Amino acid sequence: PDFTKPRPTVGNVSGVEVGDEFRYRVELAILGIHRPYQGGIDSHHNDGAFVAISIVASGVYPYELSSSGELIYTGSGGKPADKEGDQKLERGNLALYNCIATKTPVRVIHGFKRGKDSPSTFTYDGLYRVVDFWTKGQSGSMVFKYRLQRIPGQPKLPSHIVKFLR
Amino acid sequence: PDFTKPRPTVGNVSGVEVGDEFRYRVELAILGIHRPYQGGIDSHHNDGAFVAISIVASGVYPYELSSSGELIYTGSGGKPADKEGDQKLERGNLALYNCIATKTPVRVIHGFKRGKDSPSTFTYDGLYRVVDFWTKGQSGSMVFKYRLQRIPGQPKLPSHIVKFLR
DNA sequence: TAGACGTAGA
DNA sequence: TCTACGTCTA
Repeated sequence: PDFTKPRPTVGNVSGVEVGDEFRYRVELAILGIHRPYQGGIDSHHNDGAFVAISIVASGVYPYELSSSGELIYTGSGGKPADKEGDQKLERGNLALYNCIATKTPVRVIHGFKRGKDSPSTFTYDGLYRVVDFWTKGQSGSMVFKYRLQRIPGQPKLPSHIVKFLR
Repeated sequence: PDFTKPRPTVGNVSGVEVGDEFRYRVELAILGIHRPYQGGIDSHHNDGAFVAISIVASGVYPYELSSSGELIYTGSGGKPADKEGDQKLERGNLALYNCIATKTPVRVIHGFKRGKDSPSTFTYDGLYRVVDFWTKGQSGSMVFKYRLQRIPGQPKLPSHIVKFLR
């Protein structure tokens, strides 16, 4: 296999199962689970459409995950904490938006710490569908919000992981 | 050996020889050759003195290397190209300065590209002594300059590497 | 060429 | 808490 440059993949990555845990972002990149080294949204042109294929939620931006499998994810850019301007519907944000109309499944990875001084790890949470999109905040600090719904029929995440999700 | 957290080492690192080449900065960090993932100056408190133990010269900041083994290295911070303020004599800059009085040997690593589209690699150049220090530029864009002299008796760097140094 | 939910050490 | 001569893809 070519580990030097993984192909952008829609859907599950061969050999990677729900609950698989990794220590570094670069591992996700090497395996093609999520290629950006820092970015939260991986995207590519798939069949003529520019879509997102995976996202990482590690708490840098606020997000919400409910036990029903609903995930509210915040768009990229604009640095909400710093209020450095509005987010723009481009790059990853646009790609994730385009997943709604194209019904493209998105891999979701959670980054979290098991304990206060533990290092971050990244856990594969499975495939989600982007079902809704809206903006939040006033002009000058506007961010995008995406509602994702976990696709049914996948293994559940271990409860000890859900417990630690921020 | 403990690969998880290399001890700060003054002088040569066991098993690493002049001319050894590496692909990624993280390799230098793992082996304890140069621990910072991005920073150009590695420092630590050695025997009561805060000193530098290694530097990376990869061309982000200007530097000069002469065939006589003299290296002019630019301090860190202030982002000279952007002129974002004066460099400060703190952190790595201070540590490198303290090497003059303490005569602490400093490991030098060169980062360069073999070809235009080749990836950067990092080559261990051996031990240098910091022999001089001055400032350059007007207030508001002032940077530090360090003159280092290669310690005699070490293997020469391959000429094909010297050729590519920027 | 610029952006990005990284990493580790001071 | 902040910095840092990284590293990749779009």
